[in-house]
Amino acid sequence: MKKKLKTPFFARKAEIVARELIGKVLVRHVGGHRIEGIILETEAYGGADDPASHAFKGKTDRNWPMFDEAGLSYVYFIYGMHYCFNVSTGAKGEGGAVLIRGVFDLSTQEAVSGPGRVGKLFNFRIEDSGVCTTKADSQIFFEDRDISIESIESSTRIGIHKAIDKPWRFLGKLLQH
DNA sequence: TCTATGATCGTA
DNA sequence: ACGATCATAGAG
Repeated sequence: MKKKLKTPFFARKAEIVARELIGKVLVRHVGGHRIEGIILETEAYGGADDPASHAFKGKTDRNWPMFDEAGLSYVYFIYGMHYCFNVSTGAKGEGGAVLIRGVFDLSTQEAVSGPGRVGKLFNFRIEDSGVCTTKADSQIFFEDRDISIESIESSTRIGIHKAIDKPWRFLGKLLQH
């Protein structure tokens, strides 16, 4: 059973969404290609309460998706070369997002670790920021494919959540369908 | 305008 | 351990 994640999924605390995005599939249709990756690692970012968050000092031209409705993409460019992809969380008006830090690439069947590498795999650019992932016709979205995760390691202190299943486990589960 | 810096990565 | 490389934010 394949289901696209809708707004209510994202309209919760970043910490919860980060935890629950592990094992979901990030999908992008671009240039006639379909790029897919099982989410292996995420990081939660809050708002005015979280000094580590881009939203800490309030809304700007860059981080506005963090304050808008839940389920929007938030892509930013950093260190002159990397694009990092987030999805906005929480109530409208409150800052919050979840950074995708690692995926299992379903094309190459290899783990892709690090937000910069994820950005490269999905070919994200600044113009992909502020896009709604929950609309029916969205080209960037999340799918629930009932992939069960053996175990998740969570460092709530710094907001990082990661699947500690070996990548081959995900592949095996997918092929069973 | 101008400048400092960053939710990183590859190479050494 | 360090350099790459530039959009962004905040200051002037």
